[in-house]
Amino acid sequence: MMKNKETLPNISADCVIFGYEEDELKVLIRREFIEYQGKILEKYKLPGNHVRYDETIEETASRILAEQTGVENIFMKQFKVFSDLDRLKRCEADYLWIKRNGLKEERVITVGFYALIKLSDLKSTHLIEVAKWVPINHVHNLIFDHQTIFEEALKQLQLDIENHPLVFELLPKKFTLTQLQTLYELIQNQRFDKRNFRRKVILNMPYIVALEEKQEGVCHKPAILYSFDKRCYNKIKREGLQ
Amino acid sequence: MMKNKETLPNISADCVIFGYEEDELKVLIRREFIEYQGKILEKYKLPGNHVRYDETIEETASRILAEQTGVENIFMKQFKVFSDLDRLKRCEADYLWIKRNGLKEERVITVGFYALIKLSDLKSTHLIEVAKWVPINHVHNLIFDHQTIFEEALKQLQLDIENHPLVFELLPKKFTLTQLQTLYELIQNQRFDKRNFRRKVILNMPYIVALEEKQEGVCHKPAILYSFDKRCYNKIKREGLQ
DNA sequence: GCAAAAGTGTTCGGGCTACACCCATGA
DNA sequence: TCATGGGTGTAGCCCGAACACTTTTGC
Repeated sequence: MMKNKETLPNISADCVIFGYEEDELKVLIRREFIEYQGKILEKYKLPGNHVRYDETIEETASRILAEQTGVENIFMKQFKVFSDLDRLKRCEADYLWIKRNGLKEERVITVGFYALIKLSDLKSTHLIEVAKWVPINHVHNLIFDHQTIFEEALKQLQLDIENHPLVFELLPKKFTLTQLQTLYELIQNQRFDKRNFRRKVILNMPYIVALEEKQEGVCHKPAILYSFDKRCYNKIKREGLQ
Repeated sequence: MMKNKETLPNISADCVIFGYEEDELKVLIRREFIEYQGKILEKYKLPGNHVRYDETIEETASRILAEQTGVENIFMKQFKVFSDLDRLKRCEADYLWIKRNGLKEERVITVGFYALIKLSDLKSTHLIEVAKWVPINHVHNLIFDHQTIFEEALKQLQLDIENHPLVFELLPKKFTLTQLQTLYELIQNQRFDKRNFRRKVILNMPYIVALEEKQEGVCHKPAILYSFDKRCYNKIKREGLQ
């Protein structure tokens, strides 16, 4: 949160980082201890930072993502600018806290990004202690306007998922069709018929290719593993199906 | 373009204003004369301005729209932030010109908005002399990164039009189904079958209501006029069709 | 052998596409 | 009366929705 001569005074980026794990869609939030009226409040915020003079806003977001997760080249997309005059002052405790922590400018306009990460790739050693993956239904009362930013990010993800191959940014490299279906169901918040879902995958998504490999160590019929063929996807996107 | 103490130093808004007129989709651009190497160049830019300390970025955009068109409450949407380090320096002539005209900060990050206006409502007296409505196919070589901003705006409009009743922001209050179809065709850059188009309107868009009124003064069978019932649209959006 | 999830076909109805002619008006 | 765009119906196909049982594994 600290600013210095190297950052633009009025602009920041905030990241809503989504991950998929244990059949849940989760978001990364950071704990902060806020002193207010003699008490210590535990609050959570989205990872964010100010924009440096020598970087684009996308580079700011990449930097935040790398700092938080230890992973580079994470998928991300800017989705909205938040510029309410009172966005840092909605709650007095939050405002006093940030002011004590080096806020020099009253006006900070922030660019919201959402990012998608394969939690399977994440080495837990990289996870910073104060950061926490929380199921999307359990994200409440974030600091400043971060609750709004989070909700808008989720809305945008729900829209974008329809037309872009975003699920593969969240799934491990090898996944089962049930994992794929569950992820769609979580994001779109609705259930699908298993047989219809699989038919659609086979007919319309030939870029989801079956591997010669199966699940191991499960106490039921092991599922075939699939992977996403990006080259094939791009070809179909350019030339259409058939 | 001038900045002063009342504006944030590094943030601006730029507006891509679309209008529909004479069966063409047009954009408002402003002429600027740029002196470079002893010559006067005629260049065009998108209307834009810096953000004031006492306004949100949306209010900045509204202010730009009102200044340019004389109309308030125009539909608009922010669609992307442009923050390339060299966005003002892509062309030397542009950069020297803006520097002479009071650029104090090298870094200006801009928020792109697109706006939709009913040209039928526009009193021509309000149109500023240097502003010009140009068919989208004739927009070329805008100043700075404005060509990119324009192209991204058009892409976003093409996406948004599928799920939102945006065409009615461009059409006059009373319109014919042919006008409606032509506008869709222009924006999506494809042709539709007249009978199928009309059937779809009648079945799926009951919020497009026929008036008791017809075209006048045309030398062919006069078309029935329709209008958009926003109340009905909202109801259907909430409760679904039927 | 039992619990648990994987995997697999068919039927039906609604929606999309393709397509050609008559009508009302102004000049 | 002619030129111009307005307005209308049908048939075939494809796609999405609904629905239940057998298979394979670990324990």
